[in-house]
Amino acid sequence: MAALATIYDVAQRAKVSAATVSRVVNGRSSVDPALVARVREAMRELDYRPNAVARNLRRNRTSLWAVIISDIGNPFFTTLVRGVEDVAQTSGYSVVLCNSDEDPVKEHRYIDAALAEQMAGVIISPSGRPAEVHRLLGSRTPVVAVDRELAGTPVDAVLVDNAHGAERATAHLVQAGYRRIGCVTGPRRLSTATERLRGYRDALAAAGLPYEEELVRHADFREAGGYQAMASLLELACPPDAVFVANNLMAIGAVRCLVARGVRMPDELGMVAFDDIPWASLVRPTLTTVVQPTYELGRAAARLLADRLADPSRPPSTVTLPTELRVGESSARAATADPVPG
Amino acid sequence: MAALATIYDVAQRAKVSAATVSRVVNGRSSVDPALVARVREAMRELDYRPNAVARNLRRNRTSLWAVIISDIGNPFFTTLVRGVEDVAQTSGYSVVLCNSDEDPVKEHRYIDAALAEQMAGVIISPSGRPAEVHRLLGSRTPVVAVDRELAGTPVDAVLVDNAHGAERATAHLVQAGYRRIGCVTGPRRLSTATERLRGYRDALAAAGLPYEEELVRHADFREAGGYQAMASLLELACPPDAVFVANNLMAIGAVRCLVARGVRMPDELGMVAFDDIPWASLVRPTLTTVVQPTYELGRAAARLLADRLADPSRPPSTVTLPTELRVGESSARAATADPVPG
DNA sequence: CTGTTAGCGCGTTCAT
DNA sequence: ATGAACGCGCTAACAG
Repeated sequence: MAALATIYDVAQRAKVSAATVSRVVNGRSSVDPALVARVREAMRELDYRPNAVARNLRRNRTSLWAVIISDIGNPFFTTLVRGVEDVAQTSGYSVVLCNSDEDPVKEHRYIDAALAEQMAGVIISPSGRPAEVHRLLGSRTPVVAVDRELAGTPVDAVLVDNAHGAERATAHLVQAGYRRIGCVTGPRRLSTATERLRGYRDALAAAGLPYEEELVRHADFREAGGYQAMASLLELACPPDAVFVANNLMAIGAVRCLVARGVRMPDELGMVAFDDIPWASLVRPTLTTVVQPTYELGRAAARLLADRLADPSRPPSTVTLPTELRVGESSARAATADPVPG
Repeated sequence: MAALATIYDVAQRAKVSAATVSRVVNGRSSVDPALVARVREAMRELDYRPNAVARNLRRNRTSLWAVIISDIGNPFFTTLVRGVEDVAQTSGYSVVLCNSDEDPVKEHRYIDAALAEQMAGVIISPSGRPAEVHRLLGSRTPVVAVDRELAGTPVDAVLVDNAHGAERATAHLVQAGYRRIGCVTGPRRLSTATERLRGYRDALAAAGLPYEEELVRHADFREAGGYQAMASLLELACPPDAVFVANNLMAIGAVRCLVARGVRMPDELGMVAFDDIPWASLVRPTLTTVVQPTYELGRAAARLLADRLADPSRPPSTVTLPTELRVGESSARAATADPVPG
């Protein structure tokens, strides 16, 4: 295979100027149909492929979206990415995925790359410090935050009703007859962690139950953290009789911990998780979960980004999607002292 | 924030030439320490960030690796990507992830993008047609195939001992006392599907059991396919008493099918799967699986790519990593007519 | 060791 | 409707 053909090679072969080839390639203005045909023919013959790098340099922008997610091992994010991709395709953009792994250093590096490569836009689940997103905004790179809120930062965002979902989850445990309900939530810097904790608190308050610090754990939103937090709750002098776990991977860790210690669900301990994993239905007992519209979150984020690219002056907007409580076996206590039927 | 500073802005401020700034930025040759200091100072003051697009154009290459995987919903691939990333970082490359979704059209599009953006190299789990990889090779873009073989294509590759792993898996079922063993494998165009099927055949032959076409299904390596294939096997006049399922997602689908129909593992049906999912240990009964060194596969692929970039004339090499049989409960038949203890 | 010059491939004026 | 000329920001030659 010969070296890559340039626009000049095509122009020469079609006996037109490079400008005309450029116009044909980009479908610009009106070019004589006969010339169009000649140019297309020459392009085919030379297997011409426009050099995107040169084009990007000239245009000062690319047709690439960076999607920076915080945990590629979490099905929540991979499903979300699918939603982004599907919309991006139809809008003429390509998606490049970056896994920050909840590591601020990696996040910083990927934002460097997005800036240096002049990415057209960025969809990000922020690690928690708004400074990183400000770097993007400062360079006039459109940004959409997903999953997590960035307080005080004027940026498009797509979220779910975290507090409300958590409240319903906790209220459901109360209804099922549990009375000493613990909570395993995420890092304090993440809005998903604090909002879900807030919902948990609100539900307790509404039920007239006390909020006890010793029943709350801040873990890392990962499996190992969920395992440890659960273990630590079980070691309490007076352990909880149920837990609300604020994300999917930690719930898996918590379940693993219960299995390891022989604690039976839902009788000895009830559980509700926020978000699930694709194969949750195979785990016994099946988990009661707050279901998120994950794929739709991705689509909504992509639409927001496309809209902003089309009109950069648009004021930032936040889209909040609803969650849904899906009741499984993990919160169905057999013998309940509660007057309200489960 | 002002518009992005260019190398000339820095040069002007530091009272040197643009070439000197370039040398400082790239750590090239020896520059007078005093000038280096002035340049660095100016860069800081102007918040200078090199324009990667311009650099790429000049150098005719980028420092980006495209990793094109065939199913972002499969933990196998996401774990593999982690391995790639970790090596890429240390080699000074950034990874952009592309999800072809086992769709030749998407794969084609991503290869277009990799070519157009002049990516430094590509790591790909090929959809099965060598033509796509040839496009890359033809443009002198270094390529490493992972997971799947590309017969007749001279390309670096990282694989596992598929046939051997499948053979051991099947032999294990025979040992456990199963006598009518079915197989759910993947699409015929993928080497992983055919190699694992071969291992299954070999094991049957070694055990003196007949190979029966009606016990073999070619599905799509996804959950739905596994479900359907399992359902179809169960509908046989004389259904199998065990199955070897050739990938993780299809195994999940198969298990789901068994649950739906009330078929009990391992007594009514034994199962061994090739590859697992991170949460397999929570599924009851636990699955017997052929474990792959997934993360290592990614690391090996990245090292191969880095090596080739360092020395493009190196002949293509294939790295084959070993698998390991991890025995779970799904293949432990209670009452066996077999003389060999399980 | 440093500066000057040229051009990577393309899109975009401005003429015609 | 078409083409000539310029420059996006950077780095590789070459001079000095």
